[in-house]
Amino acid sequence: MPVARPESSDTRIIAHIDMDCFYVQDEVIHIRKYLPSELAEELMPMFTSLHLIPSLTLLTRSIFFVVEQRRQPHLRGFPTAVVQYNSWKGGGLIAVSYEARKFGVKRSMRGDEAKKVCPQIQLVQVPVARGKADLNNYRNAGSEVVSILARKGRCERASIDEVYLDLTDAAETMLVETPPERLDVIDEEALKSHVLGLDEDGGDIKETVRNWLCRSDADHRDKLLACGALIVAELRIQVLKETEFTCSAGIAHNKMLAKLASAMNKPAQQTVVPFSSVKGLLDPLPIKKMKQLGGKLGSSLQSDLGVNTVGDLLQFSEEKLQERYGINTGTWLWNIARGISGDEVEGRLLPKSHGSGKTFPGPQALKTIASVKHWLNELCEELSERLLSDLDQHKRIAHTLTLHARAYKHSSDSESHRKFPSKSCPLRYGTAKIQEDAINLFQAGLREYLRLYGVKTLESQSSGWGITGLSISASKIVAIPSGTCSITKFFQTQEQSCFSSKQSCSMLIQEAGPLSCSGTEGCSGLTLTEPEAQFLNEEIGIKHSKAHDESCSSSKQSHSMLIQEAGPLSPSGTEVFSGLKLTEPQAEFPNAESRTWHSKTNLCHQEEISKTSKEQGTSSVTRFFHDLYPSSSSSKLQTDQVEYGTSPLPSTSNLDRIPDSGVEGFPSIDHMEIQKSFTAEDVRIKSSAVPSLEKRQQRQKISKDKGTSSILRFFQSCSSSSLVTEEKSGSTKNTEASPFLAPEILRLRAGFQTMQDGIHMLAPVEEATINSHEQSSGQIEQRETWNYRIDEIDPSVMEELPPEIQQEVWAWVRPHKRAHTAKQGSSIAHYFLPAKGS
DNA sequence: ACGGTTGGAACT
DNA sequence: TAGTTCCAA
Repeated sequence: MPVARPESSDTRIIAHIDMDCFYVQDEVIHIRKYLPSELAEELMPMFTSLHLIPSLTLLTRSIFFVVEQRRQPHLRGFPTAVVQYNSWKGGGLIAVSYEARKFGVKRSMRGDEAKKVCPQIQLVQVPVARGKADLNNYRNAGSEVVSILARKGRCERASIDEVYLDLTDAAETMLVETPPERLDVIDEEALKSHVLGLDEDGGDIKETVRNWLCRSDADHRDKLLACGALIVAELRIQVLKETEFTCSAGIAHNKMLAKLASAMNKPAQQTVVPFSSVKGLLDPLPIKKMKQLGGKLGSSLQSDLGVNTVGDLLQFSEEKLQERYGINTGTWLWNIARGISGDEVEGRLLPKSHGSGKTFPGPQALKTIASVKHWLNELCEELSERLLSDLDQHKRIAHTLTLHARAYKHSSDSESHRKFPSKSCPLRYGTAKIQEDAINLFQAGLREYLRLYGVKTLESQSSGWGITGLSISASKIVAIPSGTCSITKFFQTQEQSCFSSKQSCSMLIQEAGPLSCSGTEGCSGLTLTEPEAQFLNEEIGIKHSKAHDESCSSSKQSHSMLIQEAGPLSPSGTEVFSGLKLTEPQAEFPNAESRTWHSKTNLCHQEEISKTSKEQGTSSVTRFFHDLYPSSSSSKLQTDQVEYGTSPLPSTSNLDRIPDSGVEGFPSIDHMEIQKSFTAEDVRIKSSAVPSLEKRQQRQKISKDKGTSSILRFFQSCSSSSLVTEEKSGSTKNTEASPFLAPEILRLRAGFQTMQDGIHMLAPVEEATINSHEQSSGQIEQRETWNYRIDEIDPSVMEELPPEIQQEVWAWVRPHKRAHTAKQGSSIAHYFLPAKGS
């Protein structure tokens, strides 16, 4: 419950922007991608105005249909809805166009019911991938909008289709520089604003609104609101122009009021809440309409206190409310009843977590471990893909993996429903690892579930239980600190991987018990168990822990910094959010670099990535793998393996390998992780100096350019003993001269020595504290300051690396060249693609 | 025995 | 912290 700011003199200007019928609209946009551009140009306005949303499969028919519509304009306003999984009773509606709503079509109807109520309704299906709904279209569409809205002020992405803006600064600036009263023309869209409390029944509404907007004798707050309304109108037009989405907005003095207002006039309209109208708005408002009060709390207010409208709340003292609902909620209730809310606009354009889930209602409930594994693998695959995408585009790493499930258990006696415990563990990157961990989490949960229930079970066959819902999610996503470099991140990842493996291992060994199919497989990605490797890990662990703590403790700060500092760093502030703009050198740079570490990538990684690359042509990570393994093994292989319970990773536990692995621990590092780290880093570095381009232009460029990368050149020069100081295309405004590695390596070597002498290892900070191992704090401080880049490594450093690594690096120096093949879309997409070649 | 999928956050 | 619960779109 957000803490309310006590003062009621809130002069902030907050906007809430809500995209109209978002899913429906996005189908329109979706279609646009597959239309010849000229035709799209001509048809899209009609699509938009009609809310007509032909799905891909209906495309041809719909084009004809639309042409018909053009000849008979009176047919416009076609009712439409989006459904998912239409096989059963026509699928569930998740979005309904405004036209269809007039027929009484409602969300959470089945497609068949909608047809009954409104026979002519057009039903469109949500895309399905991996047997589940795929919302990526909608996420991306939402991102498009956010990138536009974020131009005018602090922006918080509140959901897939909602945004809060803090326009206080923009409005104040405008009031000083170009107050509405001095404007010759007021934007038509702004004139269509609804201003609460303004009499709209009068003659010329627009004139009334114009007068209100331009009143020179207005309250200062109203003037600011007027500015906000103008800004928002402009933004909404911009959104429409650039994305063809319409949206509705509320402009008020706080989030709560703005949110309320945005819903008052839909679609494609905006509503202003002057301070003087707040009471009139709230008092008669049903309590359940308020955000946060739509659920149990609202019900409690109704049934326990007899509060049916917000106005009814006014009679209760703050103390009374606190006594009833606790100090926080009570205060909050007291405030919101008076229109007071200090809830701040957060300045966050990116989600804090990613999840992928599916329900298996009723008869579809999963009854075997094998089927659970299958679906978990699908879910994890999607999650992993999105995590890679996040890393690639935003340099963020998730740290926690959580599994949720819903289960039923029917047996002779009553209880048919029990809570399935959610389980979480540290997240390791790599699809196979996520899948492993997820399955282990599930089995730990299942064991607990059944144990608490008191059931003896057969191995993998259900004895009365069924899984009705599975979801896997990744959270604790933190941005990679910008000061760190690729090498650091490599070790960080190792540290993370190793650490998490240990943790999950111990946990799973303890808890998974007889149900565990894969046993200690959860550790199979664990590699740096060698003494020297461990030393490296722990060295880095110090830095890592520190960085982690910092970014955790000030996550808000770092977010806003990330966003706001993007200005100086990158020419367009929206870049941070809208995806990094890659330029030619970037496009191949990460690829080349990653080859170093990837030469021994195991099959499952190849498979995993090549699969992703089919769908994500714009990701540098996936592009790289696609380049490397254009004809790698089919995805079926891994799926089958997993389904039969065979891990794609070596089944031997790394714990077992410890004694005899020697330096060989090193080569089995997770190449995936390294590769990604580097890619993200490089993208960051390079992108910071690049002027923003149209996304489509970027993609074209990316696919074209295959030059020699700077890192590659560096290593080449290494091999010929000539040291190259790398110029970062002038973009890295990194001021501190980055030291070469030699000193660090010396320390590492010293570390090996020390370790071999049997002296205690340095442990990661938190552990060190707990265990109170002896350690030199001076040493720690030194190491914390490490900062270097992969391409600044002194060649002599190579000799310090374990032989296996050296071998890999040298092998990599000979670049694999691959014939360029343009990425092809699906056949249907290809068919509709403009023939204009580029 | 279901609206489904996703995300955020408070509380313990 | 991990896990649960609630809320919302």
